[in-house]
Amino acid sequence: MNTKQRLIDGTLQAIRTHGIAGVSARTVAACAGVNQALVFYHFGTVDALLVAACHTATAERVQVYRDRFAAVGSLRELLDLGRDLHTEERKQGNVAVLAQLLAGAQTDERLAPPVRAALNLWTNEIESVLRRLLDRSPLADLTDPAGLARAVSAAFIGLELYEGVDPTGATAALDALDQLATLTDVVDDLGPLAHRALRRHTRKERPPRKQTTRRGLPQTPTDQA
Amino acid sequence: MNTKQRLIDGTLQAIRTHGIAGVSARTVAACAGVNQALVFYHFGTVDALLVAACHTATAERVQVYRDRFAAVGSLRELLDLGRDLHTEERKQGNVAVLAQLLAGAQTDERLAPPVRAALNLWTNEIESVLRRLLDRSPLADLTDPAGLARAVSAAFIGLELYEGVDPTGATAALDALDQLATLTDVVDDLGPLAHRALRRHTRKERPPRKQTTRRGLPQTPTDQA
DNA sequence: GTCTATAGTAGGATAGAC
DNA sequence: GTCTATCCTACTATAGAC
Repeated sequence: MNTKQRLIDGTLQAIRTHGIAGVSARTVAACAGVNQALVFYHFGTVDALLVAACHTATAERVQVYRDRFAAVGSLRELLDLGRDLHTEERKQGNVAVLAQLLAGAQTDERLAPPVRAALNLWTNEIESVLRRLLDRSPLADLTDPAGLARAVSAAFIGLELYEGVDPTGATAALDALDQLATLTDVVDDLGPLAHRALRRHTRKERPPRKQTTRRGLPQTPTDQA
Repeated sequence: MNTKQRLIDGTLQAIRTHGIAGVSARTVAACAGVNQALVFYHFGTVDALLVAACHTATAERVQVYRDRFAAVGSLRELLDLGRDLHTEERKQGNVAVLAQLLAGAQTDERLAPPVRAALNLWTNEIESVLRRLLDRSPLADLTDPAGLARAVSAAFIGLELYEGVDPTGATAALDALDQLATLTDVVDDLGPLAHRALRRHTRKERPPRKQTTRRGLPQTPTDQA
């Protein structure tokens, strides 16, 4: 039972070190310090091991942040938590693992569902915070928490990958988003006049574009609560 | 000379079909319809072929959109162009290629510089549009165009990968960003009162956070103009 | 459950004929 | 420039000893 865990940890380490392209039963076993044949004894295939590692790693990390997500009281605080989370998880290489798995899942349909489930674990946390924050904000009519949460997750992954090839640029990107977040403070502080202006804009329907979904997530499978 | 091009095209096709993890001299040659040994004759290593493909593909596509970037006159139009670009390039699989290369570059230091250069081709376009749009907007003091352009690029890549495992969620994310973009319309329309409020917020320095860069890109290598 | 050994396959790279 | 043939390495997966 201990070996299964060592293999999973070894898998995560292998992904961090060699990327999804460099993962093999041999590299994983080397990182785990166990025999290569044990990969197949315990998991059958390398793919299945990746699936197991994907779930374990994400569920663990989401759990760590659950309380902090629940304590968030403003968009500003959410952004700050996002930055902390980014710094901390980057150091541990957990976002990198998820990004690599996501890249691998693009062309591996057996990996796609577990990766989607893993992403949903993060997305659901963000979504519930956003729903809570935006519900009685003047932005309520303007935003779909579910969609926005997914946009945030996607951007997070993108920034992680971006940072891998251009750390300075990634820092500038985060700082820019930080500056931009001031906008939400402004909206919160402007008072009833701005609220009325916002509503005016919201009601004024924009010219329709060719879009599949107009608002919200009609029937997205959530995979994991 | 024709074979080099066929190999590059074959590489892009191989990345689209098999992902970065499935790229090899053999798969590339198969996609290109040429002999496997020609990869090494023309490019020396598979890595070098990836580098060449990375540059060619990106430069070509950026060129296609250059005029349309130049014609953008508002943030709303920029978002619309982004959506069009997303739809079109997704169909052709070009964003997917860049995303896969980016994932591969995380653990391949020979691939990282060319991928950064390729990303910069896109980022520079976006940055110049943002700079033009934001220069005389009330948002000018609030935003760093260089950083924001990088955030946009990163989010774009992230959304592409997200879409690969959850198309419905990705659509919801794009729709949410679309809704949110209304915020910029509001700011533009609120008039001098809001401008003054914005300035008040901008001047009121927020408590300092541990950040390496406070504003702008001091000395980021641009790689490619 | 864990190890060694090994079959069978795919991939990087080169030599040499054409 | 392009092809065949080939070497060597690394990989997945299994069989069988312990």
